[in-house]
Amino acid sequence: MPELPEVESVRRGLATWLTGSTITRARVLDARILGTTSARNVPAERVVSFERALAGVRVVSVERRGKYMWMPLVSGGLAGDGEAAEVGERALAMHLGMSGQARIHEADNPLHPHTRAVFDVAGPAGVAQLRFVDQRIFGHLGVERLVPGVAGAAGERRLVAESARGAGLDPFEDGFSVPVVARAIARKNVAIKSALLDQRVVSGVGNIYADEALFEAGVHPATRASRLRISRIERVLEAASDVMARALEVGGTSFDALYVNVNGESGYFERSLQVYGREGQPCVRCSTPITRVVLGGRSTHVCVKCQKPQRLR
DNA sequence: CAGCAGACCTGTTGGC
DNA sequence: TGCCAACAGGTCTGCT
Repeated sequence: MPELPEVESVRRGLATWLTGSTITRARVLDARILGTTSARNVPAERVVSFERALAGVRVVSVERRGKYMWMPLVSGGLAGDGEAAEVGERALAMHLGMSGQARIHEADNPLHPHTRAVFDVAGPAGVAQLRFVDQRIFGHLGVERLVPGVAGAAGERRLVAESARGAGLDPFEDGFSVPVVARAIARKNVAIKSALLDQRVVSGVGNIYADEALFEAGVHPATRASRLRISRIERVLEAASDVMARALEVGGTSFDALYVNVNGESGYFERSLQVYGREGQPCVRCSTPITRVVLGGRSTHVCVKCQKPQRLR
């Protein structure tokens, strides 16, 4: 569900509430949230060690690369810190998947039935509760080591949570280079849309913003990346960056209550979408009805007049 | 290694 | 009203 603008909206909210705060207690209500979509069997010891690892730690910051978030941790100064050697080497990792929400509540608020984990936090602003709510459980939580991520354009590597190790830089990061990424995409023998969705190449772009970027750049989603001119791919990347920046300004895209920020508020970018979810409606440029096709197993929205198969290399 | 299909979940919506 | 199929913003694994 959430793509870069939505995750960044959540990250900002979490940063406001959690930076410098101490997690006084962590509780896992559904162990599957600690697994992955393909490794659902989470042993009870993992739940115990997750909860134990977080009790009493302090949140240093809230970081993000693409759709991956993580919070570097330090020992919160509780007694008996025999694990001082690990201070600063671990983070609470959080991925929202398709339906994950991070919500800040007062502790006595009723729990939503899809709440999978609850964190009591205490900070300068008082006490509150961070709740991870996830209807479909495609999201993920974990205490992970911090490791060097992929190298940016200048070769520098930021420390990232282990699950984000393979994610490429996102378009909002320092060091993201449109020409470098465009050349990487040009080497791929897949539909340009599939390349945009490959988080190893550029992270943060999901199904909505891929369709929007390709419309804005006038490129048909099924065009093989390897056959497009580099300048065309660069234009697609710039469009992706632009559309995601505009979406972030209005809090992201919400179709329903499944995407909300930490305060439960929806974003307003849905009204600005030009093709996504507009099957059968007139193209904003030429009035041709928008068509929906399936590409790489994902719904894909295209104006066949504005997005002709491209002039090729 | 690259590319693709399928699996992982729960809920909503639309057609008959 | 009921039932069933299709669909949903993502990622991981295992197979060619």
